Amino acid sequence: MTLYVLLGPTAVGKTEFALQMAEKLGSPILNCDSRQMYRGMEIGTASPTEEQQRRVKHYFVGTLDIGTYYSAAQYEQDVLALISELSSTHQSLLLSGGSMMYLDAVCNGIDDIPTVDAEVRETLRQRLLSGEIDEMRSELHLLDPDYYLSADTRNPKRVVHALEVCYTTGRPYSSFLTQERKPRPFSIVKIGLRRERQDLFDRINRRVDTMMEEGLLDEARRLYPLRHENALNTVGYKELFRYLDGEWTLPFAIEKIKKNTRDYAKKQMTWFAHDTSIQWIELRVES
RNA sequence: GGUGUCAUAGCUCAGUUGGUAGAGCAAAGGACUGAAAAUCCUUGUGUCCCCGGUUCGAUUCCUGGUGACACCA
Repeated sequence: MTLYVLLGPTAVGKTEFALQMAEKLGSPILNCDSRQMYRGMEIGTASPTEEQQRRVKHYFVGTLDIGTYYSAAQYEQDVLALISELSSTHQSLLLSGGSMMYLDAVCNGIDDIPTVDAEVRETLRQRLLSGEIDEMRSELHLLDPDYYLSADTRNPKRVVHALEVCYTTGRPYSSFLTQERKPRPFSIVKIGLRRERQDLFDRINRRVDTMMEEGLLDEARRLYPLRHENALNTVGYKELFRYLDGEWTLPFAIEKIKKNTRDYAKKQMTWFAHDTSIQWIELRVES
C-alpha cells in the first residue's frame, strides 16, 4: 500500500488537485486540515463543498463539534486506524492537507506523551492569565532543566505544555521526547504543490473576498457565541469577532484576514522547505 | 499665468536648531513533538526630487528647475 500525501500552503489549489488525483488513484481523500475537521466553519476554512464530497468520498471533514478537544496525536491514531481498514481494498490512498504538525504525526509519528489532566491544564491556564509566566518558567527550570535549556521559553505555549506534562506525570517533559521516527506499514510519497509567491498571495487575497461574498460574516455571526473555543482561534473568524465586538472596522478586519492568511502560508512554506522527501509540482498562474 | 504649501523606505508620514535618518503599515527570514489556521523570535542604506550656491560639511539654509496639491485670476 502506498500513501500519497498531497501538501502545500493554503490557497495553493490542493482541493481541486486532490479530487483529480483521488479519481485517478481510485482513492477517497483523507483530509489533513486541522480546521476543516470542525463542523460549521465551511466558508472560512474553504472546506470541500458538498458537490466535491459527492465526487470523491472524504474523511475527516466536518466530523468534529466546535469545542471538541482534538490533537495531532489523536489524528495520527485515527488516520492509522482508517488506513489499516482501507488498505485491504485499496492499493493507493490519498491524504491531503496543509496542517504541518498533523502531516508530521502521520508520516513520522509523534511521541507517546500521556494525556494532560484536565484540572492541571485549567490551573496552568488560569495562572498564565493572571500573569504568572515568570514563576512558571522558574518551575520548568527546576522540573525539567534539559528542556528548559533547549526550549523557546519566551513562548508561553511551550512553557505551559511542558509544565502540564511534568505535573500530570511527575516526570520531566523531555523524558518523553525520543526523536524517534515511527515505522509505517506502508510507503509514503509526498507531493507538494507550490506557486510563485505573488501568484499565491493574489489567490489568497481574492479568496478572502470570495469568502466574504459567500457569507463568511454570517458564518462568523452564527459562531460568535462559541468564539472562545480553540477551534475558532482561526484566521477568518478571530478577525471578524473583533469587528463584531466593535474593536475593528469591517474593511480593517478583512485586510487582517488577508495578511494573517499570507503569514500562515509563509509559515507553511518554511516548514515544508526542510522536508527533502517532498516532490514539488509548480503550478502556474491561471487566467 | 500669479501666489502659497509640499517633494524622505514599496505605501502613509515623522525628523535632522547643518554632522548623510526613523515610526506605522506592507515585505522578508526563522523556530516548532498533544487544541498548530495556534504560539513565539528576528530583520529598516533609502540617489532624504534635480542642477548649482553658501559651508570644513547640505537631506536640512539660499537661487533656479521639475512634479503634486490648494487658492487667486
